[in-house]
Amino acid sequence: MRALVVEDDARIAADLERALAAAGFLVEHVADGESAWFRGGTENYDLIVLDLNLPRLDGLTILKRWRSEGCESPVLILTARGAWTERVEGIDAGADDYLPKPFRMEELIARARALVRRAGGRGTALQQVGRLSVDLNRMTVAMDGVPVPLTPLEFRLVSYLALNRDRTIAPTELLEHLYGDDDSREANAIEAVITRLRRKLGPGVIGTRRGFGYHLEGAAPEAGA
Amino acid sequence: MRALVVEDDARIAADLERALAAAGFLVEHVADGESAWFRGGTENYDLIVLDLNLPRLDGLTILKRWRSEGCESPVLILTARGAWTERVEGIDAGADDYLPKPFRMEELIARARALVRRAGGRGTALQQVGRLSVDLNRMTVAMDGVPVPLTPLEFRLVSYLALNRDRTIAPTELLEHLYGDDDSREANAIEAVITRLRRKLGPGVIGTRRGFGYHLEGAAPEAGA
DNA sequence: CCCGTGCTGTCAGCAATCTGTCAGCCAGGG
DNA sequence: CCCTGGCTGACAGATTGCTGACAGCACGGG
Repeated sequence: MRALVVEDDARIAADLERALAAAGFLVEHVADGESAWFRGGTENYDLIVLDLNLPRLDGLTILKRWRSEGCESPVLILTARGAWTERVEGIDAGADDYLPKPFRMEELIARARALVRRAGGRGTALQQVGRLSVDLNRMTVAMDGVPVPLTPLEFRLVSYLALNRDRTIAPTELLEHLYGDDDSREANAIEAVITRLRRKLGPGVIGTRRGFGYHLEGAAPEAGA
Repeated sequence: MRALVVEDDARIAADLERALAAAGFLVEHVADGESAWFRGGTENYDLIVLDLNLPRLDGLTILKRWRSEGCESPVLILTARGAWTERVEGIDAGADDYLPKPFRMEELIARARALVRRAGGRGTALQQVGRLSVDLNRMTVAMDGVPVPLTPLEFRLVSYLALNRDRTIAPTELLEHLYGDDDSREANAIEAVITRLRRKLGPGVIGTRRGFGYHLEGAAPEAGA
């Protein structure tokens, strides 16, 4: 899961980064409105945390621009306490949730996770796909109820597949969502992780559509499998 | 265990702090309603002791706001003797227990402990996890019934793990619950305590999920063991 | 008031694990 | 039958966690 944090207060930003990272997100951070607009419009995020008070360019404006540009990432806005109107405007502008400042990190994480799941059209933290189950809160994976130990990277990969079970995911997309802008990696890195995952999960779990990408077996797109 | 004391009477506050600290809590203290609201809404506490008579902002109001913001920490309110209505209102507002003033410290401690345990979904003061048992009242720990002497910090760490046995706890979370806002410590401090604990408890008690965190062996999340 | 003791954080070196790359192999499609 | 894309085992650098040693600090005794 790739997340963008748009926040100018360095301390809050650091806290956000730490908490989201601990929750399994790959976090990127920008501090001013212009970079935010650019990044959000250019890259694909699974979640954007947006502070409304920003230097250079107002948060609401950015959000509207993103939406008009076709950016569909779920956006969680941070509003000033009691700024009622801001919330309404935020929702109008296309925010998916809001959280008044100050807030508890725990709560932000909970909402962030909920947003990501909802964006995938799925509500629960426990994702079931065929014999495979992925617990996004505990960050555990099991086959037929038997726990399978995964490394952080492997876990991020399966959970991404689980949350997007109805599509076939191109390797380039995985690259992007697992590593962010750090494009210093070959596409082959994904293949390596897939191999290791298959070894741990057994056959018949992760399918390949030659030329397109990967998907979880037992979900929709068996079409050309 | 991290506790917040909201109390304006300096003398009572000092007593509370001392007693709770002696009972193994990491105590933070605020004296007026506004700071209380802020702290409680921002930080994660395992227990909040809330006096209802407060300057600047009434205790009940604060409690209601916390609850509406999604704060789920157990709250123990201190009411004036015989203030019947206050108790009812308190429970309505989301308090978990109340104690009429004046009270004996022993009783407060007992109730505080009970609240913390209940919040973890566990009723008993004696936590059993595998060969390990943690007595939250006596603040003692035993392996196979044999007492193991622990330092205060070590005890706080194991009891936190015991009360959250069904999850894997990230080092950052431990940092937060063992030291509060005092973030002047390196993540390595946790590793040091873990090492010392393992030396005392023996192997096979505290497990590591590399990249995720720590957990007690013999509990649920073996997935990454 | 000084000293000793125990507690705890930091540091530095070590060990284990993770992960990206490479090179060769395999399989499917045309 | 060849070619391309994908798979895989081996290797090496990078990360992460572990541990022993040391030092600062608080506390209690004399």
